[in-house]
Amino acid sequence: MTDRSEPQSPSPLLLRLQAVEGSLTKSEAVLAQWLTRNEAALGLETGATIAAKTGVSEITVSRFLRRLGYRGMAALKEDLLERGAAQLPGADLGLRLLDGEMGTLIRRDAEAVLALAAQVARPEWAEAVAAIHAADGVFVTGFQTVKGAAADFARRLSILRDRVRFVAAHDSGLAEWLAPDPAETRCLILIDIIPYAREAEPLVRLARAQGMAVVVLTDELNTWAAALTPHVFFVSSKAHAYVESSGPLASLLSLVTHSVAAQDPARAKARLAAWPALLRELALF
Amino acid sequence: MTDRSEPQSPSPLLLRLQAVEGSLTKSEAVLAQWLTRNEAALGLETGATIAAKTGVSEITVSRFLRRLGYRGMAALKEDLLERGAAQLPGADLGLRLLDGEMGTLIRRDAEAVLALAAQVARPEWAEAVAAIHAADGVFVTGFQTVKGAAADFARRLSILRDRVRFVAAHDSGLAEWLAPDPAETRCLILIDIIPYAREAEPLVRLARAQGMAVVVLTDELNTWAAALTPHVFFVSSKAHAYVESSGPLASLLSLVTHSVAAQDPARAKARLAAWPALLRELALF
DNA sequence: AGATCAATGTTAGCATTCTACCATAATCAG
DNA sequence: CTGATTATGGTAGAATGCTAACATTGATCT
Repeated sequence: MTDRSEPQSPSPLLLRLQAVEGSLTKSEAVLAQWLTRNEAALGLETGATIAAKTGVSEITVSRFLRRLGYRGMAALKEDLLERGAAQLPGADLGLRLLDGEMGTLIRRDAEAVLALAAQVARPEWAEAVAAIHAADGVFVTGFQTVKGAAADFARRLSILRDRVRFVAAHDSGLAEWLAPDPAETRCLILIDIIPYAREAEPLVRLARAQGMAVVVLTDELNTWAAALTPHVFFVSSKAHAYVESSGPLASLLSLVTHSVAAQDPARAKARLAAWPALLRELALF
Repeated sequence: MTDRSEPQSPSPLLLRLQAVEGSLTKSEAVLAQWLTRNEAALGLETGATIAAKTGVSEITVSRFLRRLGYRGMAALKEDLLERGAAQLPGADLGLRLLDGEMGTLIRRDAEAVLALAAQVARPEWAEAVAAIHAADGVFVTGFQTVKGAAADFARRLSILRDRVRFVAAHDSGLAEWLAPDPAETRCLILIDIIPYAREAEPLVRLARAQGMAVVVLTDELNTWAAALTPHVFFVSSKAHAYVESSGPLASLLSLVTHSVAAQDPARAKARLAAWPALLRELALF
């Protein structure tokens, strides 16, 4: 009763996935999991879109479907439809879950992310991105609870362009600041949210005194930065959790990364392609 | 109250059908009725199949969809899907701003954050939080582009409870693993997203072999973790930016922090109050 | 009836999906 | 390490979906 001679099939997707569960290749495992988790929303997917979302190639999707006994996406959808429900909409999944305290926190983070659109739309955004792009050297710094996020940001940015350094206050990186090459343009990206670090403001003053462009990524409550540089961007932070979420900030950082990369897409893509090779050389940690 | 002035479309299919109900031609009436009665099963239909089933020509279907405000079947299906999915609460905020490439990235991040609700609602979530809360010692590790986020997470968690350590693979922290005190319960929180680190899986195996509870925070495409521990939580990661955003992941981490803190609110608040003092002692960097 | 115009269909072309064929990369045995 | 085997991807072409431009039908009005 499996699917030997008959092209069509009495068994639903999940059963078929279980049947081959033991003998999956890497790509197939990715596909199997993705299909399992997104079964309800398969209606409007196509081989190509699944390939894009899972990171495998289109033909691998096609092959896997065949292995499951479907002659293609159409056959799969047909099977899903025939077996009762066939509901296109992801259904109730969303709103009911957003109740309660956790739901509130989640919604606040999501809203804060959406609010980033207003920051990106500001004219200063383009200026800041251009300044980062144009700088010969970029310094990134962050404090306390966002120090790690700043380090990650520096790491990502350095994938896409060279001469990006994460600096800590007592770090050797500072030496380079104090003896700047006047022929070089440099840029400081400072990330600081509440509770603010005392070092932040003097650091920005110093950088400005040396003629550096300074981009500050901070939260709404920051009042000192705007006086020192026009390139200040805000995330809203009123979560009222035990500790402030840094999710929206991380999203903002990712937008900066993306915008800078988009200034020179060709270079970004080339560097990105070379990155995995680079990684293997490192300790991976 | 939702969609008065906007020309493009916040409303689902049925609303649109009602809007044009009064002025339908013969073919359009047929189509409208068929669409109404088969709305649930539209997923696998195509312009041609609808045409065949209703007896009108393909182009008439196409035209009617246009009249309804959809640019084609794809747009219709997309609309149907989104209706079921969580509505973005603050979408009104930046509706106009959410256009373009950056707008797409922002929306994807926001959606990914909202989708976290499904993870938090899983029964495993409560188990994982309880395990973290109950453990005598908590180890946190993360790799590559989320190493910093993992470090921040460890830092935040250690504000709220003691004996939290961020460990790197080649770190001295590992020594403590290899000579465990059998009287202590320990817990590993591992954060890993694409591109996955090779160390991750062996690390989890090792921890499990030692009887540790293991919580894995990863993305949808991770296939190895679920086989090793029940406490695997996913963020969706299909941004297609130059580099994946880690914003939703950071939000997830913050939710973990919050949930763990909520296990013992009194202690969390007490430690939080003592924290600024503690900070002043540190180098702040 | 004949003119006029809206509604619908036909044809053709472009875009997209899916798959056949071959090339490359990863894996494993010895 | 080498070579065999398997998994995966790339390219190109057939099939299908969608729509623009033109043709036809059918309804309405005088």
